[in-house]
Amino acid sequence: MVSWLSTRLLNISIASMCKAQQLVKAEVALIDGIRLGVLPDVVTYNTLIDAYCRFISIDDGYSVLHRMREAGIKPDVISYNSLIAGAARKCLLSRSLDLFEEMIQMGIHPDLRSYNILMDCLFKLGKPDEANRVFRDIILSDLHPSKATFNILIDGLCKNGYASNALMLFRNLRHRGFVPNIVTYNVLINGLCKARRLVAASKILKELEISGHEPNAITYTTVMKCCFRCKKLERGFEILSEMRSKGYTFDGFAYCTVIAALVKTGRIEEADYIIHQMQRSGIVSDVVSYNTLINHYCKQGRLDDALNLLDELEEAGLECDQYTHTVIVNGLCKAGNIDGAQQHLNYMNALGFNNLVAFNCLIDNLGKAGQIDRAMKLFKSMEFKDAFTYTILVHNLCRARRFLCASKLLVSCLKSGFRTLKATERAVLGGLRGIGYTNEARKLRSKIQSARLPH
DNA sequence: TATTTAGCGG
Repeated sequence: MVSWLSTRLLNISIASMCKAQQLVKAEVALIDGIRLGVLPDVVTYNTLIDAYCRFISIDDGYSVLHRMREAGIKPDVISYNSLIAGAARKCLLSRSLDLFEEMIQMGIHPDLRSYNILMDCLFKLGKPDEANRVFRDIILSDLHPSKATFNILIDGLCKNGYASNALMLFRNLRHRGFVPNIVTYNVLINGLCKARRLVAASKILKELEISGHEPNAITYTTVMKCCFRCKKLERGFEILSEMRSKGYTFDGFAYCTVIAALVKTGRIEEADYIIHQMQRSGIVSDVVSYNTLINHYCKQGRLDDALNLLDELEEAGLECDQYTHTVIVNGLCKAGNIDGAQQHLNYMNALGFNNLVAFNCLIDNLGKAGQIDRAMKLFKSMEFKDAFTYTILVHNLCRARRFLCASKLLVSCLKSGFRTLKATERAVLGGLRGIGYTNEARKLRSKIQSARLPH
């Protein structure tokens, strides 16, 4: 009894150290405990596994699994769930799937949470069919799906392009007595907003309000972002002040959403004002907030300020991601340093960041700087292209009055299955006619029309 | 003791 009680006390103190990210202290407590005859149990080790996965790495979490086996304690479903969820959080999705397999091979039965995480991983990997199969298995087994199960399902459907199915599922579940929580509402509102189903989204928002739940900061940020995306700036700012008047504290998410919208629409002074507020509240602490600010400076051609922030980011122990590098490439272009931008693009590629936006940006700026042949060369070197890549290059070829080349590229864009803009087509057709190539213009027109027909 | 939601680039 006494020893059980002491182990329980040991676990409580280790849990609080882990929560405070004091893992060295937690390890010392573990050793002290053992020295005093207080033996750690499965809970002690599971707490450590979770903390290592959250704050250090999956490998460190996994080594705790070995340590517990050596100590004669068998890992259980919670040990594995912590590892699987930890890997998923760090976007190591195939590692999660491997760990799930390993758990089964060890003879440990997955529980509802294991299936929930597995389903989430499969959705995140863009495998909705497999995720749906996991859901079916949950239903067919004697596990009762929880709110989290349905939330993951609705979120996964939305993120895989099935927002309408998610909405149908939600309606269906409501009829069967399912009581959604705030996460359900937020997930669905976000999915519908992203699918541009604004009417449906506001209907769900209304339902949320009459359901007795209070919209939270996440709901507000989601709806605000949606307004900005749909160019309803003023409505977005109204939501912002409503959020403030209701006393919600602004976090990095809300600040970055607002700043990005202001920067995008060229409202520099307002952006500066909000940035000042954000910096004063001391929440510029992650890569995304740095990227938002670096972008703000790059857009204005204030490259020195941007590079200073880049130093600050690294001094804070953070690592640049593909967005940081893309913003820098864009900034170098905007400052007229095309060669520097090309060098930075090569550098980011060498680091393994193959960002299409950065390529598109450089192609556009090469074209605008009159270096259309370099732009073509860069285009040909690209492994992946999107509709923007083609559109940008076609417009720049028109600018250089190389209409025949632009026409050929427009056709290959259509052949690749990308949609083209009316303005792009007009630029090429008008250009061809302008230089007397009316026959070519006619041929291009009919190719565009046949590409529009359903196959 | 463990699972789900929101933010940045052309």
